[in-house]
Order: sequence, then C-alpha cells, then structure tokens
Amino acid sequence: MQQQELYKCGVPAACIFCDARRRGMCGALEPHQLAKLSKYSVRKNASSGKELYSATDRTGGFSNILSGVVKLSRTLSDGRQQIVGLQFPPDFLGRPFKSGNAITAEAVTEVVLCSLPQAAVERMIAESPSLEHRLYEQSLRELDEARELMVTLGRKTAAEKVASFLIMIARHLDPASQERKSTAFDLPLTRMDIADYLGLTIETVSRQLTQLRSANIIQIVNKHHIIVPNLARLAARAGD
Amino acid sequence: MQQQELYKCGVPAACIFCDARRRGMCGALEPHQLAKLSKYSVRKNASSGKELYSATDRTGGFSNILSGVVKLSRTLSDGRQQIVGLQFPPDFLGRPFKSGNAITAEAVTEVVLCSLPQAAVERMIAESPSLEHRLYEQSLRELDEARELMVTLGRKTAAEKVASFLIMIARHLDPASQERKSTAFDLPLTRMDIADYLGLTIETVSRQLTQLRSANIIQIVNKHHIIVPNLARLAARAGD
DNA sequence: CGTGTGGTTGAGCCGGTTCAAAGTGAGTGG
DNA sequence: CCACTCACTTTGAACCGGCTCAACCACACG
Repeated sequence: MQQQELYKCGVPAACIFCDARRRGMCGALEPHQLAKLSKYSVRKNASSGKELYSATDRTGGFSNILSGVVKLSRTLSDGRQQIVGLQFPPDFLGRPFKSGNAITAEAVTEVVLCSLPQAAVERMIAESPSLEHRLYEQSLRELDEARELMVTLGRKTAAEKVASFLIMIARHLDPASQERKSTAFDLPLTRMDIADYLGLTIETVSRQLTQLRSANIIQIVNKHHIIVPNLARLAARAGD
Repeated sequence: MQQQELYKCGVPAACIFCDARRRGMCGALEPHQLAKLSKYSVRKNASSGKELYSATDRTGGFSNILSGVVKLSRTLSDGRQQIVGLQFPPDFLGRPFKSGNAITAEAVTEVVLCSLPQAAVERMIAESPSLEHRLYEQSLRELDEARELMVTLGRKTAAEKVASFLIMIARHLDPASQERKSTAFDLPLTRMDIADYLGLTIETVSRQLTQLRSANIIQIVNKHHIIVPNLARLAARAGD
C-alpha cells in the first residue's frame, strides 16, 4: 500500500490521511520537514462565528483548514462589512510577512484547523523553496478569485450576483458537478454572509433566491439546502 | 561609487539605472542571473490604449513596467467592464503559471516595458527561489489591494469611492505625500477608466469630483491635474 | 473654422435599500 | 408533547442613490 510506504518514509501519523498533505501546502514538504513542522502543530476546532485572527490580534499564526469554511472580511468604521474571500479546505490561512491590512478571518461553519506557530512556518518557508512555491500558487489562485469577485461587485446586477455566488459555491463544495450538469449542496453561509459577500442586503439576496426558485432554476428545500437541476441554466444568469 | 562597483560586478549596462533592479523583481537576482536574463530582454514602448496581453492571446510573456500605468480589466459579454487592478512601476506584469482567468492588460498612459520571454522567466523562477519570493511578495501586495478595492466596490457610496480612488492614486504617484499633508498629481486615468475602476458611470464620477471641488477638498486645474491641499480632509470622506 | 473626443450638467427613472411586519424552525423548559 | 423564545428568513411598500438619456461644453486637431 502506498500509505504504508509513506508511513515508513517517516510521515507523521497525524498527517497520513490529511488533505493538506495531499492537496495543500504540506504536499510541498519532504517527510523530514513535515515531521519537524508537525511537532509544533495543534489540531483546533472552532465553531461558527469564532474569530480566527483579526486586524488587531496578529498572533494567530498560520493554519491549514482541514474542514469547514472560513470568511475573510473587512469592516468599515460604521459597521458596513464586506467579505473579501472565502477559504475552503485544504487552503492555508494566514498572511505571511507583514501587511498593513486589517482583515479578519472568521469561521462560518464548524471548522477544524491544523494550527502552526508563525515563527515555525516562516522558518520553514525560508528553507523550503517548494513550500514557498506552493504558497505562491495559492496566493495567485486567491488573486484570480478576488478579481472574479470584483467584477461581480462592480458590474453585475443583484440577480447576476446571486447566480454567480451559487455557481462559485457549487464549484467548491461539489467540484465534480462540472462533469455532470446538476448539483445539490448545503449553503455554508447565512443570508447575511451572502449579502456581505455580494455587496447587497439580506432582503435583496432573499428576493433573488426566491426569484430563481420561481423560475425553476433552483429548488430551496430548507433554507440552506439548494438543488440545481441544470447548472447551465443557472450559469446563463450569471452575466459573464 | 556604488553604481560603479555594481557595474564592475557584471550588471548589464541597461540595468544599472533601472528601477526594476532597485525595487522590482530584478533586485532578487545575482548579477550573473541578471546578465543572463537581460540577453532576452527587449525595451518596448506602448501608447495609451495598447493591449499588452489579453484573454485570448497568452503569448505576451512577462514584463517589468518601467514607466506609465497599466490597467488589468475584465469585460463581460455585453460590454460591461471592470478594472480589477492598476499596476505602476516597477511592478511585474504577467501571470506566471497557467490560469483560466480572462484578464486583459492595457496601457492607460504611455508605457515603457522591459519585456521578457515567458520561458526565460519561468526557467529563472525555477532556479532562483529569491526571485520567486519577490514575485510572491508582489502577489500578496496585489491581493491586499484587490481586497481594499472589493470593500470599495461592495460597500462604499459613490462619494466614498471617488475619495478612496484619489487617495490610492496619491499614494502611488506621490508616496512622499504621507509625510506632508498635501499633494498634487496628474490623474493617469480618464473618467471612463475611473468609472470602470469604481463600478460607477462617468457621469457619477464627474459629479462626485465637482462635489469634492465645491467642498474645497480638491482643486481641479485642467481635468487631469488635481491638487489636494489637505489629504486628511479627503481621507475623512473615504468611508473607512 | 468644422469635427471629434472627452467631460460636465440636468431631468427623470429604476434597481436595490430601508423600514416594517409576518413567517419559519430549531432549541428549551414546562 | 406543546408552548415559548430567539435567530434567521421572507415578503411588502415606500424611498432614494446612482443610472439613463440628452444636451451642452472645452479643447485638440485637421
């Protein structure tokens, strides 16, 4: 078995079945590096609403998201909030090197993290170019998604925004849906979060969802569970 | 003189006074690497409106912006456009590794580029971790700016958008303005570009600018030249 | 000059917000 | 098991910020 071989090669027990090793940043590490890093790693659970790191408290260090969804957001002084990114497993959470940016990360569902001290990660980055390469690739992916969202925020109508959002969620929660033409999933976000993601109000989000339902493009079975019988028909409403 | 020493160390003549070497990606290279790369480099000029690379044509390779301003934008099928990033010297232009993203880069002013073939850059990235580190840092900076813009697009009023935009431009064109409290600059963008950056129409941009002028927060001397006597008063209108 | 391109200003409209009220459903305690 | 609560969602009605459409202005260029 391949897994046993890997184990023999010195992969820490906790990492063997970890998604971060298969698809996340830990995949860039040699077994001995992984062993070193895993000495400092701590498994953490956080429930919905838990702040994982914030503008003020920069001590949060870094983590791999093992399960759940995390939102990155910025809040203006008068309380207006904008979600500027959503992170799914096995994304890496945390901003290497300093940044003046006041961004908050918060769990939107139950979340399991593999948390690492900042110093250990930064040391490992310095000595492992392939780790830095992996992180660079993630930041480029985040940049692509950020630009996608900018188009949505700046130039799409409310209806197009909600359709785009549903497609984005489907892509993340059910990657295989590309091949098939239908999908179903549980929305990990509340209406409030969706509104903060799309630059809308909860009322508008709600209205657009019921409109998609009336047009038979989606079925809403219980507020969070959505069925999309025909992804192409949904995509046709996304505007791009 | 330091410059002479560097020259003795084998820095190519064309690179000696180049900003990309002092503050851009070339600063991460050893003289011999720089010499190698500069063999393939071509100085290019582009005038306003010139497409530097596009969704379809991915052959454009990479370049350093030596002077001028470049916009990155995406256009929806019906013509709606959103600018998703502005790049200033000595930024690096081009998306390493593949991306499904259909983003276009276009000169918004006269632009001078130091253009490099894609293969040469990717080879150099592979063998120089410090180069990749430099590029990673730029992508993190772009990500910070992208998120800043998302807040602007999603949650700010037209007046706040325009004020935020002016502050961003001041920061890039006159970095020393932080220390002083006033500044003046030539807007590198047309009203149309500003509108596409802020998710507004040209009319709204124009109205907000005249409103800032009426409030004596800015002076508009000739459509593009703006004077900001008191940056703090402008910042107070930016919303955050 | 006329022509064209980019910018400004005005009037009316509309998509999305605001404010208000009612609906839904999970959790809790009697 | 039901009644009660609380958080979230939906729906309705009125309002308003930014858009649309249209006219005019400024200035560069032939």
